[in-house]
Amino acid sequence: MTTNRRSGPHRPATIPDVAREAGVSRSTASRALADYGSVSPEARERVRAAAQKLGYRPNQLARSMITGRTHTLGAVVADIQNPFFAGVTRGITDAARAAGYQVLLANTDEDPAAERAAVKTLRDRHVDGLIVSPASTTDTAHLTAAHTGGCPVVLLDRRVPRLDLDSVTVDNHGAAQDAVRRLLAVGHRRIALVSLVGNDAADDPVDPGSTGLARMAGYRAALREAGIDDTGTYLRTGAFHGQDPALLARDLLDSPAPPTAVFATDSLVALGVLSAARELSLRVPEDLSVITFDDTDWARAVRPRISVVAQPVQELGAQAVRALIARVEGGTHPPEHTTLPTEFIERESVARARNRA
Amino acid sequence: MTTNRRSGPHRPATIPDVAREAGVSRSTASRALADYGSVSPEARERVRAAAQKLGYRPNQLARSMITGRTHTLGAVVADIQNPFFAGVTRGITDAARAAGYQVLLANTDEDPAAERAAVKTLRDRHVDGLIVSPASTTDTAHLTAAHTGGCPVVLLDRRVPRLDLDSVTVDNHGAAQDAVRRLLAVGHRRIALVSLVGNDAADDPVDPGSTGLARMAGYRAALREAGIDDTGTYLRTGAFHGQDPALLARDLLDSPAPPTAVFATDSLVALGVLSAARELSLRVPEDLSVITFDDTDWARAVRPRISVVAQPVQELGAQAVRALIARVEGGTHPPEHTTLPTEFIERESVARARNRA
DNA sequence: ATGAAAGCGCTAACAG
DNA sequence: CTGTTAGCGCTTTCAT
Repeated sequence: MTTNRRSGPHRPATIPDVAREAGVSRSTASRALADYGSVSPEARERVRAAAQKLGYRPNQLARSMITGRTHTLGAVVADIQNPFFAGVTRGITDAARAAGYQVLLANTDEDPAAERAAVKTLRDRHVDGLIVSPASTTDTAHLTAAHTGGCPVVLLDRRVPRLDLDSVTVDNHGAAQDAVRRLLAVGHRRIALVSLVGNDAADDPVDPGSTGLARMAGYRAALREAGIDDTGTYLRTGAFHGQDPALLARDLLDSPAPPTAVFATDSLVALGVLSAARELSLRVPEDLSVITFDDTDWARAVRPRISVVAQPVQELGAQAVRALIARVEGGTHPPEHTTLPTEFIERESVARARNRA
Repeated sequence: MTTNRRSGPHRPATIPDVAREAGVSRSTASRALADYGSVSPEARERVRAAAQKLGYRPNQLARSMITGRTHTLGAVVADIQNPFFAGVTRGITDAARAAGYQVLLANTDEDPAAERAAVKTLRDRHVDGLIVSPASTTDTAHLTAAHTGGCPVVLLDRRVPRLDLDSVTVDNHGAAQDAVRRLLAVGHRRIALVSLVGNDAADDPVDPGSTGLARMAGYRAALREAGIDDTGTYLRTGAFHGQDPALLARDLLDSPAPPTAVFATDSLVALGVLSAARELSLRVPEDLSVITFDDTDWARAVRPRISVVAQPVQELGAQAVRALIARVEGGTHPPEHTTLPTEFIERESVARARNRA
C-alpha cells in the first residue's frame, strides 16, 4: 500500500496537476497561486481557473517545509479552565485567526517541567512563535533558548525580571492601589488584602509571582499614602488553611479587630470572603466592603453586585499575538513591555466605613 | 539570503548529519531513530549516541509530509470562555497530550459559517482528526465531507440526527428527568424550566439543539410521570427579554401562580433566577427551590449552596479524544454513540414545597 | 542488516 | 514573464 497517495476517485490535486490543466509550468502555477513573483494576468487567470476546477488546496506542510513558516502559534498557559486564561485564550485565538494564524494550546498547571515539555513539543511542531505565561521566575532557560533559537517568545500576564522578552501585562500595582484608595476614600482604615498567593490560584506556596507581588505592593503603597504605616496586619496570603479561601477569610473576619473592607486578589478568594461573611452574619456592604479582581459572571449577578477591578483579558491575549507576530515577521526592535490598564467597575459592595463591635 | 537554512553556529542537525556522525547511511539512521525496520543493535546504539551528541530533533513537518500524519487534532467548539467548553477543552488537551497529540483550537460562537471556515483551515493544516460541537443540526455537509475525505470527525456534546459520526454526549434527558423527579419527590408541583434556548447560551433563538431539546423532554417526562399533563405552563425558553435570564426569571416568579421550584438549564440562567428571587424577596430554598445544570465555582461557594446536575466536562473531552484517535489509527467499526452519566450533587437549595401567597 | 535512490508537494534560484 | 533545475528533511521501496 502506498503511504500517502490517496487511493480512490479524489486524489487531492497538486501543483503539477493544476499546471498541466492550465498549460503552464509548475513554477508559474506556484507563483500565481501563492501570489508572488511576476505572472502575466492571463496566465494567472488560467491557473486560478484550473485550481478552481480541480479543487486544488495547497499543501501547507510542503509549503511550511520550504518557507520555514507554519503560521501556527503556540499558547502555553497555566490552565484553560481558569476564567482568566479562558478569556486570554479566547483573545489569542481570535487575534491569531484574524492574522491568518492558528493556535496550538498547552496547559502547564503552573508546573515548570510541564512548561518545558510543552515548549519543546511545540517547537518540534515548528510553531512560528510562543505565547507563554511563565510558571516560574527562575526556570526560564527554555524560553530564552527558544527565542534566540529563532522561535520568538512573548510573555503573557507575568513579567520575569531579568528576561529580555516582549511582555504584555496588566497594571497590577496601579489597579490594586486604585482599589484600595477607593476604600480609603470612603473612610476605611482597616483594609485587608486576601490572596491565594501566586499567580491566579497557583500551587506554589512560595513564589507570589510578578502579578501577586505587584498587587500587594499596590495595596501597601495606597495604605502608606494614607499614613498607615503598618501595612502587614491585614495582609493574608493564604499559604495556610490548605488554600481554602473561605477558611482564610473566616479567620480574618473573626479576629479581635477585624477589617471593615477586603480587597480580594481574585474571584475565587472573593467567593470565600463572601461566604465567610455570610456565615458570620456580616452584611455586605453595611458591615463589610468588598472589592475583587476579575469581573466574573457571578459578580454582576449576585446581590449585592460586587465592585471589581476588571482585567482586559481578551485584549491581553490579542496584544500578545500582535507583539508576537511582529517578531515572527522579522521585527528586531528592542523588547517591548506593554502594560494594559484595568477598569474599576463600581457596583454595590462598597459602603462608607462605620464602627463595628 | 537563503530562506530556511539557519545561519549561525547552531544549524539544527538533520538525519544526514547524524548518519555521518554515526558512520552509517541515512536510511539506517532513519530506521534507528524512528524505530522501525531492522537495524543491528550496535548500529542503533551508534545512531542514538550521534543523535544525542548533535542534539538531533526530528523535523515533524518532513515526517508528516511522508507519513500523512501530523499527530495534531482540531477542536472546534462554540466558545472557550464558556466554562463548559473550557472544561471540555481541558479534557481534550490533556487526553491528546497523553496520547502524543497536540490540539489546534478554534471558536465558532455557534456560527455555522465560522465552523465551516474552521474545519477548512484545520484540514488545510492536515489535522489527523476533528472534534466538533456542531453549531447547526442541518448545516453539516462539511463534517461528512471531512470524515469521508479521510479526516475523521467526532461529535461532542451534541448529536445530529442523521449524521453517522461517532458522538460523545451527556445523558441530558435522564439528568433533567432525575432533577425534576427530585423536586417532585419533595412535594413540588409547580416546577419551572428556565433556559436560554439553544446550546449553552447560543445566539440562535430558534434551534434548541439536541441538548436543549433533551433537557426539555426529560423535564416533561418527569412531570407526566407524576400525573401533570400540562407540561408547558412553566416552561420558559427565553427567546424574549433580549436573552436576559434575570428578566425572564423575574417575569416568571412575579406571575399570579408562580412556580415553587425552578430547574435552570445552565448556570447563567441560575444566576438570573437567584437575583430575580432576591429582588422579589423570595428566600431560597424556603420560598423557592432551585436546581441548575453545571457545577460552577460559585454554586458551591454561595449561600445557600446550590444543588446541581454536574456534567463530566473533562471526561467528555477525553472520551472524544479516545474515540477520535481510534478512528485516526484505522478503526473502521460502525459509529459509536457514547453517553456519559451526569452526577446530581445535593446541597442546600432544595426544600420541601409549601404554599405561597 | 544495510545502502542507494526515489519522491512527498512545494518554492526559489537562475537562466532564458 | 516564464520554464528548468534543485532542493527542504524525511521515509521507503528495492537491491545488495
